[in-house]
Amino acid sequence: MTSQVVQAEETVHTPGRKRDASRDDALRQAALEVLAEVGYDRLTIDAVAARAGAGKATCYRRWAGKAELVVDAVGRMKAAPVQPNTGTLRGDLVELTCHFNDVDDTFRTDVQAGLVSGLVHDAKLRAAFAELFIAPRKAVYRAVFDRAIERGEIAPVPNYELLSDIVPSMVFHRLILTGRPPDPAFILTILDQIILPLTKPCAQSEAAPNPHTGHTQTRTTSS
Amino acid sequence: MTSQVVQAEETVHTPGRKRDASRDDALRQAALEVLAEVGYDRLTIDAVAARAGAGKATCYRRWAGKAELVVDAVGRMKAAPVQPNTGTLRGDLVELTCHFNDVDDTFRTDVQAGLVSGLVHDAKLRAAFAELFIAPRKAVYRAVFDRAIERGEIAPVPNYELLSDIVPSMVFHRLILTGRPPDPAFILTILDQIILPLTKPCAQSEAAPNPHTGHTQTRTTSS
DNA sequence: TCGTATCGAAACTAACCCGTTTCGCAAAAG
DNA sequence: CTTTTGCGAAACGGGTTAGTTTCGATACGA
Repeated sequence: MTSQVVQAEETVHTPGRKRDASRDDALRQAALEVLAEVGYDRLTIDAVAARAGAGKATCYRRWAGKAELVVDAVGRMKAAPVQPNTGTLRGDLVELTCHFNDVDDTFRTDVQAGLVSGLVHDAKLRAAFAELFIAPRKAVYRAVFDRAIERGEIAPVPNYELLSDIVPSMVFHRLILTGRPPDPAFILTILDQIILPLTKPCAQSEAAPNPHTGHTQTRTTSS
Repeated sequence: MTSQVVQAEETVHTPGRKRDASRDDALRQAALEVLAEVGYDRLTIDAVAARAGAGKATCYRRWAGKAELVVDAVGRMKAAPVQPNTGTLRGDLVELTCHFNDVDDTFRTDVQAGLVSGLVHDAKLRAAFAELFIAPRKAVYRAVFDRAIERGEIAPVPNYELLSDIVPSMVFHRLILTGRPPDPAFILTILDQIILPLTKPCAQSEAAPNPHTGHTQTRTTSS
């Protein structure tokens, strides 16, 4: 799993000019920009190389093709880590949710939207996306909920995974279907009318018998 | 707004062979099938015409291009109307939600997924999609909630629009990001752990003052 | 019967993109 | 200096697509 780009392991004699590391970054950055502007399907290597002021050969010397380049570029586009600690669950959630939904980072939003056209077809891209955007989010959400539980602010939440998927899902849905980017008002509405009410003990699922499948719903199979 | 395809208004003398109306349907159906299989971006007029057993000229005589054909085809793909009346809110919601999320209509699901790659770029397509998939859903959800309120089963729900967007958003999110199609277990989990708990009076939003924007959240600006 | 418009099929132009290759130059190592 | 590799730029061959046009056959009206 730690396998990186194939690099000559042995430090054999390496004659010739060294690779310019700045070209890697320029190409990755250009890839992200083109991705944000035209989307994955319409992204071309020519466009990326041209924007980076590089030749296509330079690009193909580093990545096998479009998919590898984009996955690498997106994979390194790490967001600034967050560990909100406002003292209240709501405060933490507001900070967290606005952060993870890129309310003030339109570039990340555009990259995300641009990736969509590729996600449907490319399982590799889907995996990279999930690992980059979904996994870290889930971990931080869990920490925030756990802290609120420790404080005694809320009762234990068995389905924090489900809860932490609500906002991203609805923001994503709105972005794709209406073109409207994430905005704080929308996010706060979801937090105050959905997420926070669900943390109150009286709203906890009463594990009602399921007349459709015949068994009781207990665990969630969220993404 | 009622303007249809440009058709000779005057019933002038029309010599020559009449257009075969069956070709329209064949092309629209073929377009939907190709759309479901390869997605909007990779859909080509050649493929559609070939599948319909028609010539490209026949297609271009009817629609100006890919966008017009797909919008028309999708726009006519009406789902069977539903008016669930099981006597309980949960029963109605289960029927409704499974129906609108195409749990047993994989073709509609595939069309929906295929459209995604085009939605990001094409506002026209986005509008058609919203009108076809979102608007009818919203209306039926409203009716179901209203009926439950009349029965006295739940207290008035001010935010049924928001509630009716939760399941589709999460199903959509999961479909795009993990490739997993809608399944009843996932939908029932959302219903029982999110939607239904939120209809209980104690879970209603207490209209908390909003420290972020400074005003109170009252209305939702959902899609 | 004659003119016209449709049909499916195929050819065609023009554009685009991918991945490779070539070219002239720059840099690093021997 | 020579060799080897990286660099930007450009060109190339092969493939795909859009949209148009042509062709022979067919259907409809006058």
